[in-house]
Amino acid sequence: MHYNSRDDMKQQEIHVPLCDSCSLESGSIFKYLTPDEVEALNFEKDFRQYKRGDILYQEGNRISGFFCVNSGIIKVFKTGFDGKEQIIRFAKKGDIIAYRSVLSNELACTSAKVIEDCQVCFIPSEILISFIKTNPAYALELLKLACHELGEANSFITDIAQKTVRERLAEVLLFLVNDFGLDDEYFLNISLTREEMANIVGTATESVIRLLSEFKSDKLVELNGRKIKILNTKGLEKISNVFN
Amino acid sequence: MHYNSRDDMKQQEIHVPLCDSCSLESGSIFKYLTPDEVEALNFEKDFRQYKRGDILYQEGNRISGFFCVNSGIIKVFKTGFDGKEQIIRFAKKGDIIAYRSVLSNELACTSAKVIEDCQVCFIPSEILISFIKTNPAYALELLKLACHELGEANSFITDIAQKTVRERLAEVLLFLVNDFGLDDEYFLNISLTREEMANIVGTATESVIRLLSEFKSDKLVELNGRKIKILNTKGLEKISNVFN
DNA sequence: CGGTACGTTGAGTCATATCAACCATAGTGG
DNA sequence: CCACTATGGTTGATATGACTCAACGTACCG
Repeated sequence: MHYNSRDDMKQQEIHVPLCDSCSLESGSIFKYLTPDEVEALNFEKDFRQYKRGDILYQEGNRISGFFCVNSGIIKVFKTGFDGKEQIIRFAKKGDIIAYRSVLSNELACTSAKVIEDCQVCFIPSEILISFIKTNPAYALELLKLACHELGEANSFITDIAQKTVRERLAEVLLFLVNDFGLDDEYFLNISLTREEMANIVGTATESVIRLLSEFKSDKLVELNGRKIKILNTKGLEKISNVFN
Repeated sequence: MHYNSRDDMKQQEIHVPLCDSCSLESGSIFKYLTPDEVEALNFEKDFRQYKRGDILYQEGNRISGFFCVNSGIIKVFKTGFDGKEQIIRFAKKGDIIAYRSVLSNELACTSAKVIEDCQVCFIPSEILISFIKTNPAYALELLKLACHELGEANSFITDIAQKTVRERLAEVLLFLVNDFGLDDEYFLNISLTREEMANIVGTATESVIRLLSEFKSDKLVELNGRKIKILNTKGLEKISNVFN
């Protein structure tokens, strides 16, 4: 065996992040662990890399651990009756996914797919459970996280049930601005297909296309393929009727 | 002062339930507490009674504790942009409400209103937090509860986003059957206004009325004012496309 | 008896989904 | 190199589910 192929060289360059520095700089939930616990975590974790389109886990399966995102973007979605995806949330640096199924001890109710090439750590369930048992402050932070997500889910339910597609699309754009930010040219720092946008908003792809081009006519956004430039945040807020 | 009016007599008859028996028979989350903790809970709790229409708490407010339901039914809802209620969940015997805001340390994102006269205990936040800190098994159960609710919220989001009003109404009926059961004449053990049904499904009152009478024509249900008799569960399942 | 809340029905409108066609781009394989 | 295919984006035409508005009936309550 020889280890000097182009690919192997590349592999060797990869730097597996340490949990202590990562959790601090990403502000992940693990910053509430004791140094000993972080060390244990660092030992147990399994560092992995995925490319756009890869699937981290799929609904209906039993999950033996959860993922902590170090870089990249992942979409978490649920597949509806006719196979249409409903995007529930995104995960980026510092976020953890699949913890819901681990903690509720249920089968995964969502799937996770890579949107932007990512590096994640897989962490076995047992270690999470053991932290909860030995570190109450950490348990409380996890509860805080879960309950916060629950609040967001409640808002989402109300929005989808009551707002029009137009209002929701504007709101989703603002949400993306808030979550991923804009680059120095005001382009959204996340690139989604029109279909993916539709699967967040809960509408048809064609509707997203039509409404986006309306927003363009109204000088709210500029479109350059998948790159979306945000021109008028206030205008989008007005359309979306956000104030909760 | 004289204490022998009709009302006072009635008051005296009221039996304040003990947490240990109540938690066992209702299967509430408190059954995971130690005997000492249950005793502390029993001491700290504040027993209250509410009538239909009463409000337990309102969104936007800071909450100093949460509620454990002993009897009756409560609706938990969120008020949308135009004042329309979106019902998020119901609470009945053994359920706890408002724990989300307590644990996430956020303002209440929902309101709670009595649907069927109820008896509840109000429990100060501090005692819940202290249990989490001293009883890891209990913390884990709370996490399980929150994560389970999160899973239900995800399903709800997908349904509202993808299913038709007709499908959702059928699904809501089945959900109510499952949650509240049927009496010996197959009538639903919960009585809601058409508007409330609409506020679960996420539609207009008139749409609920029209669809219910369609279901009646199709011999799926029988209607007697607010009492709904379920005739054909299989038929409703077929309409609702449930299999998750 | 008037008032209020709820339920019902009809008619008209509109937002959105659906269906279909077409274009652009990139990757594939012969 | 070209044909082939797949994927995603766009636009137009059409259909329709669901909302809105309005009127009216019903029941209960003080």
